[in-house]
Amino acid sequence: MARKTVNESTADQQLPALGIGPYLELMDKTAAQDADRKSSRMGLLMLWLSDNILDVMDVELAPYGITESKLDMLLLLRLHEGRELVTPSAIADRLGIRRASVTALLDWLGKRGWVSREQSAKDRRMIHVGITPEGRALVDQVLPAFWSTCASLLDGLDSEERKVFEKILEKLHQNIETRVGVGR
Amino acid sequence: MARKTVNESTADQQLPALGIGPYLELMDKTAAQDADRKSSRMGLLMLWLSDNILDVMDVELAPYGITESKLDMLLLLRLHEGRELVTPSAIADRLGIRRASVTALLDWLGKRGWVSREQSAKDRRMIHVGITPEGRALVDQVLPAFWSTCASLLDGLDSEERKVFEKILEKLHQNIETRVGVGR
DNA sequence: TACGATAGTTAGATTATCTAACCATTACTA
DNA sequence: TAGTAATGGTTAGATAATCTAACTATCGTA
Repeated sequence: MARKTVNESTADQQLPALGIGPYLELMDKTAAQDADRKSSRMGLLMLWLSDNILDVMDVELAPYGITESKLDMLLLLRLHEGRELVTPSAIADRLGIRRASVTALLDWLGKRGWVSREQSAKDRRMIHVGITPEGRALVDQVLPAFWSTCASLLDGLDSEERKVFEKILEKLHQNIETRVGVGR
Repeated sequence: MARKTVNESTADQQLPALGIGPYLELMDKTAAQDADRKSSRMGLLMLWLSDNILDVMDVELAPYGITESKLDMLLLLRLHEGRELVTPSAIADRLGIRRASVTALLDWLGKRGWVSREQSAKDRRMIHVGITPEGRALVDQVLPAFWSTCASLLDGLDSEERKVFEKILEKLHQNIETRVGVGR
């Protein structure tokens, strides 16, 4: 179920068709208590979905020449422009990556003219990071596709299902966010 | 929203607290049609969840010294042991990665004595890959934790919600699996 | 004023993939 | 059936995205 880049597939596979099926089967054979099976099954399904959703996103973003973490950075800057002053440290903290990684990311985005760095006058150790007009233009070009991809994940759900799903998502959101030691 | 390894966080951040909130806000400001907002919002939530679910999984697997793709490989072998003969090509196809990557993965797992390679008698180009008793033992040790982590993702949902959620998952599953050009 | 903390960068390592080229073997075809 | 093409697996080398540790400059403070 690992994430993968999209390869052209040639061989006619000898193994059973793809998908999550086999794993579900394996689960049926190995799950401990019978009571847990259903939820294990659903969890597995979620895991599988997660992999695939991120793959979908990668595919959608590829034409724009950026990856998810780069978009994250741009969104973050776009979000804060004209409000808070954004420093690399704050970005690192916010995105849950190391300062060194932020430097690398900013270098990459900067080389393309999408972000700017300016030394702070007050504290000359600090850098204020901003998004350039070109960067903003890129974001504004990417976002519609991004949102519609997000939305398209829900195709086929009727309005009742959507309503419940939304409530569920909020709960899961809680669930994950309060989980200790994960995400930071 | 990029995936990240788990870093110890020190700094008291200047930027608003983490989470998906800011992105939702950004979405509200930039989503095209108003009608799409709700679904964009949910899609975004799903994307965020996906990142985090995979992070959770990474954290759970870390103590066993394996990663998701390595577990995938072992599960695959475990699943087929005593049934189909499994070749590296088939694995590559099944997991959606390149043959070269399978070689690397098998080398890694083989060095630890968890998988075996044996040349086919029929077609001497082929290799039959198997899981060793040690490999099986590892899998059987990891799986309970794996399943319970899967299950724990659903904590807090009541039985009604679970029922609907299951139906929804199936639909999403369909949705993704029939999507062209993704996953393979 | 000197020492420790903080901000950002650099250098180098790691991991997980990929592509392209290669060798051995097998299948096909003229 | 000899010669060519395809297949299965490996190797070599590249790339991307992270990480840690060490470094430089600056700042706050005892």
